[in-house]
Amino acid sequence: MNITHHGQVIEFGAPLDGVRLNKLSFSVLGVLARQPNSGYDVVKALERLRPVKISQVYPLLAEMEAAGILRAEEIVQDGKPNKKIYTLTDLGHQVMRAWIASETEVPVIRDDFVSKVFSMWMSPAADRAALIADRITWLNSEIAFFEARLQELHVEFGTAAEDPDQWMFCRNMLYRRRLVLYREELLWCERVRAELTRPRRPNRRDSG
Amino acid sequence: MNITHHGQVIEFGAPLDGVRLNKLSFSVLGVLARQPNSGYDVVKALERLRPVKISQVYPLLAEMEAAGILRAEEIVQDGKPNKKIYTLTDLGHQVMRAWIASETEVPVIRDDFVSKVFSMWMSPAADRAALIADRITWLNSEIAFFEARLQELHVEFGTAAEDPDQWMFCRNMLYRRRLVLYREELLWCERVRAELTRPRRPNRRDSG
DNA sequence: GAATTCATGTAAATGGTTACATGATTAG
DNA sequence: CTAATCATGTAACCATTTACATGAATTC
Repeated sequence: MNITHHGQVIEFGAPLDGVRLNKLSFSVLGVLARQPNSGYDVVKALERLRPVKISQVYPLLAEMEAAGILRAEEIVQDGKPNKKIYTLTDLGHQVMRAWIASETEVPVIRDDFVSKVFSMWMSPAADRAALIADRITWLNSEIAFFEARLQELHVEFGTAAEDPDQWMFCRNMLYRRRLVLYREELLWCERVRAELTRPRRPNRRDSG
Repeated sequence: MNITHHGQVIEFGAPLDGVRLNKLSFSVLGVLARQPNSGYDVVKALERLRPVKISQVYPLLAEMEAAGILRAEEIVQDGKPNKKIYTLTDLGHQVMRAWIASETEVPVIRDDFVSKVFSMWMSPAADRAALIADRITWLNSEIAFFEARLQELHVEFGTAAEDPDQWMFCRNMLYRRRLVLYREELLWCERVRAELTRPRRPNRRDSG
């Protein structure tokens, strides 16, 4: 009768019992809501949004199909393995809308870089500089990637990317979000770099 | 002879065999490098940087002590349970410096809010607005929190927070990082909100 | 009186990655 | 000739959370 989701219970009129939907489920359903797809292609679509290993997705899809959230259709191919195309059912759409309306948990961000910055005072100055320099390189490559994707989006979809009722709008907003956040972190990195190299009274670690 | 860390191997001269240090280990060591502490207090110190449950930390500390990375001292207390204070050994310091100098993995950010924005085109306009409004509220509270912490840091440590050889500098930089990123996301939210409410040609979903 | 704090730990369950198995096609 | 792509899946392992156990002192 309901779907439990991390303690909170999402209620439905439809008959489905004790299906446990984890956070990943909703990302997978979010991809399939845009366009019916195979498990393999769902993982590719999630590459930048929510990286996941294919081995985790297959059992999830099977469970959601059994629960009536997804419908599967087997496509026979030659030269390639057959594939299963999954589509959201009406219940699947209900589940998604209920999830979006539910309380959003605070994000938990585990960034190795941030953990290293936390402890970089212990390292020699050269290692600190390298840590920041590598991040700057990575940020620049990410910015270039998402700038290109944003361009493609506008070329491919035009004004549809400005309509909140279409998924292109969401992609548009999330690309922009990445870009503004990455650019801001880049500025922060430059500032840290400046503070690291600012002349100070010499001490034990500043030998080079 | 070495420590394996997610495939890559960090080499040492010291004799320690096959100790598996996961990413969490380095966050824990990072806290203990600043000041010797109990497991309980380490978890509190990591609350905002890298949230972790205490039950995961106790076995980790025991392993690292057995490996010679940490040294433990039992403190007898009355009225309260006894506690163990852990301190980094020389090897522990070596391990940390080697980790900071090693390749940094790209961050994996799993943010429920971002996943919801990805699929909000499926939801009614009111739910979309609420999603963004709640994020704005949360961001404002985070900004207030870190502004206060940054103030405290400067009052408590003064110019030490500008010296890259001291841990206060790292805390200073990471507070600033949070603030600039949160403020930028706030601006992004305001922009999304504007785009969501911008008048458009009416269609099936725009009934209220 | 109930919940929270202090403080350590174990056991069970869930989330996520790595390794294995299969097999044709294509790109380097 | 090796690796990657397409495509699905299972089994084993590691990472993380939740639940349980203990118990005094303090706060609501």
